[in-house]
Amino acid sequence: MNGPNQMDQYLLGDCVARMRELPEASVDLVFADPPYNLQLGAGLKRPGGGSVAGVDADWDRFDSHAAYDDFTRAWLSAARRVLRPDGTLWVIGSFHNIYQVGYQLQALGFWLLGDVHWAKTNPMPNFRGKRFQNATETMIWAQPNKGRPYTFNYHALKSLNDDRQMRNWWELPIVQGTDRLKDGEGNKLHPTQKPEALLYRVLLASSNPGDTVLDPFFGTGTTGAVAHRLGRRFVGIERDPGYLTAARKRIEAIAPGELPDSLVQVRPPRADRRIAMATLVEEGWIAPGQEVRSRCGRFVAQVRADGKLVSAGSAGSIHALGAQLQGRESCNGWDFWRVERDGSWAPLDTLRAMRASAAESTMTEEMSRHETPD
Amino acid sequence: MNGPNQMDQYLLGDCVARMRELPEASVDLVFADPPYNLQLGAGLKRPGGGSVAGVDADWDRFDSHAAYDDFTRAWLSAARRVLRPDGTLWVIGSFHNIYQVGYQLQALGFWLLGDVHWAKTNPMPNFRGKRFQNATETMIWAQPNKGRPYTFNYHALKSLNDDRQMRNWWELPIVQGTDRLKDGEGNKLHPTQKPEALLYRVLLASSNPGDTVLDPFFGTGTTGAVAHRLGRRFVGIERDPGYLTAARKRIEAIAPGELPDSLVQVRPPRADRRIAMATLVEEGWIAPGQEVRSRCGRFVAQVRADGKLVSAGSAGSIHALGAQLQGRESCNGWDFWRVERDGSWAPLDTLRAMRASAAESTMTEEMSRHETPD
DNA sequence: CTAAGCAATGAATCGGGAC
DNA sequence: AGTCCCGATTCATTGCTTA
Repeated sequence: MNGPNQMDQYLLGDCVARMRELPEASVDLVFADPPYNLQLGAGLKRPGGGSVAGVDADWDRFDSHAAYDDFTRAWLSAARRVLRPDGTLWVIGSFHNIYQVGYQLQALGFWLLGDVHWAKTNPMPNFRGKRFQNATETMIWAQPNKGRPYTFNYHALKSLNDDRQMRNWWELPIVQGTDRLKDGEGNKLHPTQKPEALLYRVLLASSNPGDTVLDPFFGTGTTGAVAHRLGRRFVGIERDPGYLTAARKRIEAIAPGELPDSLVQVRPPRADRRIAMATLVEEGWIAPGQEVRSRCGRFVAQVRADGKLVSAGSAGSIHALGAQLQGRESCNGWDFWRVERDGSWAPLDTLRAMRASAAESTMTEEMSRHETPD
Repeated sequence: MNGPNQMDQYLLGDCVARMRELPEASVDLVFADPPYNLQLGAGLKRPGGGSVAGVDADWDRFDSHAAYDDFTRAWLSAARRVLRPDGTLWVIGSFHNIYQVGYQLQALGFWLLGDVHWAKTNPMPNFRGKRFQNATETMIWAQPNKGRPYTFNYHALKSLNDDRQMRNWWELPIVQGTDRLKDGEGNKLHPTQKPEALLYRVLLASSNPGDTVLDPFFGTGTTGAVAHRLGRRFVGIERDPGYLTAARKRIEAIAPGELPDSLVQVRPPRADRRIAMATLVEEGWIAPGQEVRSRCGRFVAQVRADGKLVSAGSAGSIHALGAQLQGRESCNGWDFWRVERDGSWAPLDTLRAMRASAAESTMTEEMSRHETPD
C-alpha cells in the first residue's frame, strides 16, 4: 500500500451521530478512549510549588453519574450496531469511569473477553502522599454477543512476548519526548495521547490486515497511526476539528510499513530481582516484632512491619542500623544480624536462601500439575 | 496478650444477616472477597412467572446479571452500615464481577479512593490460546462518603517499596506450596485463597494497630491471619462451617504476642515533633535576634521573641515570610530557613529533631532508672 | 566537545486542625 | 459552617543550560 489509504475515513462531529450514518456491521474492531469524567478539584500543587496540569476540558465534564451512564450507553449502542457480529470492542478507562463502562457493556449484552491492565512504568506521582500512586489504566475487551468466533492472534502476541503467552498486564511507558505531539508553542497538543505501543498490541491481537478499525474518540489519531502501520483500514471520528487536522497530518506523514522499534520492543526482565527485607516480612518469613541480634549478641533489635529494624529508639534499614550501632559508615545487614532458627542464630541471609529454594520447589510442583482445564 | 484475641469474632452464617446483627459504625476497615460464580439461575423466575423450561440464553444472562446486582447491593449496604464514617472498604474481584461491584459502589454513594491491580507473577496459563493469560485481580478501595478523613499509612507502604511511593499495581505470586491450605487428601481447601502478602499491604496501608477489620466472606481466614500478625482485631463471617473451622485452626496456630504499635505502624518522620517555632524560642533552642538564612543565603531574617521572623520590615511566620520573599503561595519554613550550627547552616527542622531526641533520651533514662512517673 | 546539573512535566477524583 | 493558616508532599524521563 502506498500513501494514505483511500478507504480510511476522518469524520468530524459527534460520535453517536456519525456512527449512526455508518452502515450496520461494517467494522471489524472498535477501539474507544472515551472521556474519563475525572471530576478533578481545583489547583493541585506540586511539592515544589508548581501547578499540575489536570484535564479540565469541556469534553470531560458531565453533570452526574447518571449523565455519564446515558452517554456511555448511547455510544456503546451505536458502536454495537456498526460492529460486525464476529468483531470485538475495546474500551480504555481509569477507575473513575471504567466500572460504569464495564457495567453498561454487560447490561447491554456484550460478553466480556477479559481486561488488560496498562501498568505505567513512569506515571505521575501522588504529590500529597494521600493515596497509592495511580499508575494504571484499564482496557476492557468484549464481543457483542457471547459465543461468536472472534479474532485473537495468539501466536503473534506470544512471539511479541519472548515466546511466552501474553499476559493481561502490560508494562509500558507513557508517551513522552518526540512521540508526544506538540502545538506551535511546544505544549502538548492533546492531554490524553496514548502510546502507540499500546495500540500496536491491541490491533495485532484482535484484527487482521485489511480489517477496518473504528475509533469513535479519535483525538490526535493514535489508533489511525497504528492501523496504518499495520495495514489495517480505519474510521476515526472526532468532534474537535483541530485534533482531527493534527491526526490527518500525523498519519499522512507515516511512511507505509514503518515500524519503530519502540512499538515492538519488550522490556527486558528487570535486573534487580534482589529481595528486600520488606519482602521477607510481607511474605511471612520473619514477623514484625521478632528479635534479631548482632553476631556476638552485642546489639539487639526488633523487626518492624515495614522491614526496618528498631533498636533503642532508632530505626533504619538492616544495613543502616547495623552501621549506626557500630559507629561505622557501612554494614552488610544480611550478614551482621542473626535470627533464631532451630535453637541457633543464623544470619538473616539464610531467610533469603530459604525463600529462594521454596520458590524453586513450588515451581517444579506447578509444572508437574498441568491438568486443570481452562 | 497471649493466645487468640478475645475481641476477634468468627461468625457462622449469611454475611448480610450477620452484619445486620453487628453494631452500626463498629468496624474500621472492610475487606471483602465476594463470590462471583454463584449458581443464581436455579431459583429465578421470569418476570410474570413463566415456566423455566426453554430458558433462552438472554433471559438467563439478564436474570443472573440482575441477581448479582441485587446480591452486591445487599452486602455492600449492610457493610456500609457497620463501617465507621472514617473507615474504608476494599473489594477484590476479577473482570467477571468487578465492574458490577464498582458500579454499585458508586451508585450507592461510596467514593472511590482508587483501585489496585494484583499482577500475578505465576498465574495459571490459558490452555486454549483464545485469550490473554488472565494474570490479574482487581481491588477497589472506597470510602463510604466523599471527603471524610481516612487512614492511609503512606510511609509504611513507601518503606515496603524501597522508599519510593507504592504504586497501584502489585506484583505478587499466587498462594502455593505450604502456604496453600490443604484438606486431608492434599487437595486445596479453598478455591480462591488469597496470599497473605496481599492482605499485609492492604491492612498496613489502611488500618492502624487495634483497629477492627471485618471480612464478610472470610473463607479460610487469610484476612484474620494477617490482622492477627499486624495487631489488628477482626470479625470474620463465613457461611461454610468447614471453612470457618479451618480458619480458626489456622489463626490460632499463629504465634501471638502483643506487639508495640511502633513495630506495626510506621509514623511519618515528623509526627512526634510537631512543635511550633515559638516553643523553640521559649525553650531556648534558638534565641531572639538570631539570624537565619534561606538555603543559598539569598534571604536573611531575624528571629523574634514570639517565634515570628523579621526581614526588611516585614514580619511573619517562618512559612509565611518564606513564601512572601520567594513570591510563592506557600513555603515550608522548616526546610527553607537555615540556622548556623557548628559552622554549617542546617535547616530549622534540625532544631525540632534535636529537641525530640533530647526528650526521648530523658524518657529512656527515666525508664532505665525504673522510675514510674505520675 | 562531553558531562553534570537543573528544569519541566505527565488522564489526579491528592488536608486538616484551630478559631 | 466558614476561614485562616500551618506545614507535608514527587518519580521517571526528557531536554536545556552550565561547567
